Amino acid sequence: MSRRPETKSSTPEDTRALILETALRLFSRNGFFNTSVQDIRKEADISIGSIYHHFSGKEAIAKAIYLDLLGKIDVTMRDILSRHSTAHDRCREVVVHLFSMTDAFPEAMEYILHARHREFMTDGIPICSSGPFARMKQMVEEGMESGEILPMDPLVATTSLFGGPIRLIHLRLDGILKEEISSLLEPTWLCAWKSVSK
Amino acid sequence: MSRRPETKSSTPEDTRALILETALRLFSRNGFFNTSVQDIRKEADISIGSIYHHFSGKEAIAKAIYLDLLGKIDVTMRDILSRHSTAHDRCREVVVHLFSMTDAFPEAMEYILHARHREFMTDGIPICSSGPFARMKQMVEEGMESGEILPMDPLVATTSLFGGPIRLIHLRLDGILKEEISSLLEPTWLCAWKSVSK
DNA sequence: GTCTATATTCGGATAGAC
DNA sequence: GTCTATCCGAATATAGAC
Repeated sequence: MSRRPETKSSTPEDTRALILETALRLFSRNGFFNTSVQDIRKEADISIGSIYHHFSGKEAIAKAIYLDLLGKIDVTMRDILSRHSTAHDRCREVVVHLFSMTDAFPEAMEYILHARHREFMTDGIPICSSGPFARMKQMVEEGMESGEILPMDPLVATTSLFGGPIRLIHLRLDGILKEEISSLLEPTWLCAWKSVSK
Repeated sequence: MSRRPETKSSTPEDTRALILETALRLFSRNGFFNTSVQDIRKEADISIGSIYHHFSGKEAIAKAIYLDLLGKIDVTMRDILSRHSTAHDRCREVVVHLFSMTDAFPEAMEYILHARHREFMTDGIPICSSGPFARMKQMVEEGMESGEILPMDPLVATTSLFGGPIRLIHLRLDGILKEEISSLLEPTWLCAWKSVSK
């Protein structure tokens, strides 16, 4: 258990991870429907059989990626909730994280943001995006109770607060914004917070 | 020319319009890739041949819808620009229009918002979404010159101002917001404007 | 200019050897 | 658990009658 008997050059056991990484890259770059399982096979340099051994099909791969990424984000969200106490600090930290993730892993961000509209969620997973979304709303609602955020419809407050930053992320992913998005963090957050605070 | 010789019950000459309407409905409901030309044929109750007589293929239909809708929006935008003089009134009117369009023609709105991410724009039409987008930015920039809007990066101002409302539109189209979105116009606009004004 | 019938391509998925 | 070869359905697009 301590040492592997044969050191296969690159990826020994986690073919699964390789498949997910490769598929994410291709899905983000060319889209789910413009990516065939053969494309994944070629890019990852493995066989069709191997892919179908690990996943039941293309949709299953897409869903695995989605749940994977969503889980990671949710972990971060919970971490933020525990490390900060005010709505201001929490929400700001969320935006910081979303921005840095956009710069560091644009494909992942792109995938998450468009997953539900990319038509491959043919069944189940109802509003999964609501995981992180629900936490944002929760932060806002608590901020309203504490008086940091003006009283109003929570949905309006949440969209007003995070809508600007998210819109900017879209522009960055679409290539309209050329610079790293993190460089616009301060003014963007300033506007966002001003929109719902006193 | 004044009277048609034969009054064919429903759509006499504009099969084209029928195809576009039908395709928009299906594309919005089920997505571009989950809609076959056969589906359009059935739903519109016409023949495959007729469809291919009017359009070179499925992509061409999608593009025609896109350009059609974008053109209409741009007309409205220009109208707003001419009828109002302050950035406040212009931008507010844009949001009013986007909201009422969301309530009245959700499929059209959904289509426009996701067209570029639906993977069927395999060629050309670079950032067509920039038509309306550019006009919004223009309104904001003029508002900055006139002093209505605080000086800052124009992109940040534009996303801050319209990001909240657009986000809310997404929630409405996704079914998360149950009520008509127009009912939330006032508080949403209040927040949006506050985020960039003095 | 609308129709039916059909050709052709493509891609998801399976079978079974190793 | 990884591989190759292959099947089969689906969907785009065309041909040609009316």
